[in-house]
Amino acid sequence: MKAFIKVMKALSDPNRVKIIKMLQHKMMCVCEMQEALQVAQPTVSKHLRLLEDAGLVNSQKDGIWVNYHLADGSASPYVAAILGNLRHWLEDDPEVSVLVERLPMIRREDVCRK
Amino acid sequence: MKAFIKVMKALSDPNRVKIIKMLQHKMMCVCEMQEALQVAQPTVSKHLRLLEDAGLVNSQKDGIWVNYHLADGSASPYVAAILGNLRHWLEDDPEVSVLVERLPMIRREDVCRK
DNA sequence: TTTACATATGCTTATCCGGCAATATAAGAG
DNA sequence: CTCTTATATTGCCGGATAAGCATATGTAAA
Repeated sequence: MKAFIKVMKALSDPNRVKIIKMLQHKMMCVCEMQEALQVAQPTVSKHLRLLEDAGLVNSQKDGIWVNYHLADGSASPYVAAILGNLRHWLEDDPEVSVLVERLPMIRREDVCRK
Repeated sequence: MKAFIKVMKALSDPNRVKIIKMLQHKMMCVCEMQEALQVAQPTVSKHLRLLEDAGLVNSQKDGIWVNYHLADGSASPYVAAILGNLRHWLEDDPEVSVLVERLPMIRREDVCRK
């Protein structure tokens, strides 16, 4: 029950859902998401911690950066099913569409290291 | 997006999830759920309102009572998918098991109209 | 109409959550 | 080592949310 609630809570926030939708297209570091979502860096980190605790995303350190990507869902049946559904859900949501269209323009070399 | 978030929020509370799991077995009125969950009546009503707003349950007035039952999910793809998954999810959760086992003992004629 | 009961609504209080600023940690560059 | 940058953590604030309680609404029976 606790694990299920955790997943539901993690997906109860628009910005966290947007993170999932973005990660469907490419793995991203924190500062890229910060640029995409237009929120402060600690806010992004906090959201990512929740998503990771719920088992929805994984992180991998690469030098200075931390790359976040979608979890494979092997740890939890809830995660596997929901992530599967989210592949096609919200594809035509206006906010998500705009976000995804902008994704190619957000390149790590331009956004970070200012 | 808003509709999706609503469903996730509705399922972010253990008692609300328990209500869904109970309604998989039979339709119930508020006082039956109150007895099953051991919480105050207004609390149950409020939870049900949230679930109904999210499209997860429907209500049908029958004299004094209001019968709640699971929605068919035709209104929302999220609801249909999640309710489908919840049919087999949490089946072996301890809290849910105890609750479901007690369900046959909770009869409207005994619980209400005291 | 009164009474009793099932349910809904309002209100108050307490807790939780999302946001930002400041700080801490970690890793590369010089 | 020092400086810079990316990320994490902490603390705080305002708004949302939940439980508890009282009360209102609606319906049936006396």
